[in-house]
Amino acid sequence: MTTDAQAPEGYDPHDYPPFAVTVDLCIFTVRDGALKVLLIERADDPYAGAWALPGGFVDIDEDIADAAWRELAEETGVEQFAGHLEQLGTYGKPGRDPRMRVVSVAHVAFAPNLPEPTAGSDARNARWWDVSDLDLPGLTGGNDDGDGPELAFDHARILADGVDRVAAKLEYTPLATAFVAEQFTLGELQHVYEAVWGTHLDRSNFRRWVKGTEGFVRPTTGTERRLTGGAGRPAALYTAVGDGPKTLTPPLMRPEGARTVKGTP
Amino acid sequence: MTTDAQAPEGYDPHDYPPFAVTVDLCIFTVRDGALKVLLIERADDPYAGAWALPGGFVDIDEDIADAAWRELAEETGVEQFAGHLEQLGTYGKPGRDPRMRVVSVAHVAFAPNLPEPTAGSDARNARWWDVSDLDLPGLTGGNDDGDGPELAFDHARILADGVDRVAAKLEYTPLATAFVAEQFTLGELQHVYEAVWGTHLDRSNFRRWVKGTEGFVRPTTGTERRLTGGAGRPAALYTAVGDGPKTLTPPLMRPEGARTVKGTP
DNA sequence: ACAAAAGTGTTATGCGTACACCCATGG
DNA sequence: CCATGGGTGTACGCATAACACTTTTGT
Repeated sequence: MTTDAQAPEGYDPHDYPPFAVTVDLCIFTVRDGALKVLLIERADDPYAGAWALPGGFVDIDEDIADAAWRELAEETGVEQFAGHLEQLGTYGKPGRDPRMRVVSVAHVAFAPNLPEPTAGSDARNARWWDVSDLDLPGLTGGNDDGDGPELAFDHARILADGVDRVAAKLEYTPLATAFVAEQFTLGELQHVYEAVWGTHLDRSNFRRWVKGTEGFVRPTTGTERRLTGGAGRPAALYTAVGDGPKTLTPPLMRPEGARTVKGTP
Repeated sequence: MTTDAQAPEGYDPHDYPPFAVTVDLCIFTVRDGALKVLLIERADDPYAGAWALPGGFVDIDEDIADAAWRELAEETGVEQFAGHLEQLGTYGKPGRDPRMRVVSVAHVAFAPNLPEPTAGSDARNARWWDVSDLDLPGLTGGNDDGDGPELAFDHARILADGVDRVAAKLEYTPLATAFVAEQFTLGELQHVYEAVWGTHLDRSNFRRWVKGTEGFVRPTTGTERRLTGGAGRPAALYTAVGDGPKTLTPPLMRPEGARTVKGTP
């Protein structure tokens, strides 16, 4: 076989190997000072009882990105999603699904603090998992001690890559703002970095970097309103610059000991 | 539809939308001080006469990565490929191929200086194109003046993403060594950076960075043997550290004016 | 002798790091 | 009045950028 460039004229599409194409989603959020991911408990075989990334089939006339957005809305129950969604990579080893040949286009989503899973449309169980409670291959900062839940298919591999992607993206993009509300304090933004990287950052230097980086945040007139009591001076509120640049210069280098990146594609 | 997790037990695979899955390759090399990409002239409709990325169908029982390596060997005529191959992203808009629903998993390959295209296995025309002679969307440093060749399908979009990927990877990985021979001079290595980024680097500072970065290059005893005459002191030869790290610390920041990265996934 | 490219050294600027200190609020 | 978190300032050290200089070869 050569290339699609060379397909003969009078062909039948089914002469070519038929694949099923799915989208799988790593939906991340930051809550309670930790990076969380939304997983779904499988009801049926294969991998019944195991936890899996939410996802589903792509329709034959549907764009892949549209399918990912559709699944995201279905799983989170939110129609106006305020976060960020991007493609992660494609996983298509033969045998990864024992039933048929499936190629999965994985995505990562950065979600602001969402309510408890708004359980998916059907009866499955769904919940946020602390990423550090999962057994992910080749990731420092996780606990490979083997008492995490079983993950279905190759979803441990996908999720490890997804965590890597999120950690890397915070360095040189303004996407940390996708994890917080429309109005946020610089302390909240710093907590995002610390939760995702599993490190501590110097408050003063973080503030200087954020405020000195063009196209990242813009101050608002408002100030923090604290619902539950708690001491401390109320913080000023900021907003993400809407049409900001896609990359930040300079990037914020994460300190040694942060969650490892094996090789960021 | 929900997720593959929920597929019923007694199903027929053909009940699910059948996609054709292909791999497309951006095979880059550095020659004559410029970044080049291997393109193939299409013989048949659609896009007959247009230039396209090499690629082909994935077999139903074949790993996607294996298919990419297979196509790479076929197109370059090299069986022992010394460079680097990685997945770029997946492009699957309905209608991108007018004949059927095709999902293409694009890859980028970093190739050392290869002979003239060793023309593909069949009668098609194939050649290296200077990247700056192509009309790629959203890329600074190219010449969007519209006198480049017509590119088939969405290959201009894919190629733009591929150029971005290559430029970004040089910053924080040792993969620049994939563009040169097994033994190389630091001057040759610097030429790779300058060709890909379209900038000039300070020789002294580049040398200090390369030699001071752990796990990048290792000196050999040999010294440069110049085939064709040419003045100048013969350079010492270096080798890539085989089991070096996947990421370099610190990265080499490219100067302002280098080929733009819109958002490196 | 000259050109060309490799190799070495020097200096100043700027930025990241670390840390100290003040402000505002709740209990 | 004390604890807590927000906000600001500053001194130090090192990495980088810019540039000058020496060495080794071919013509």
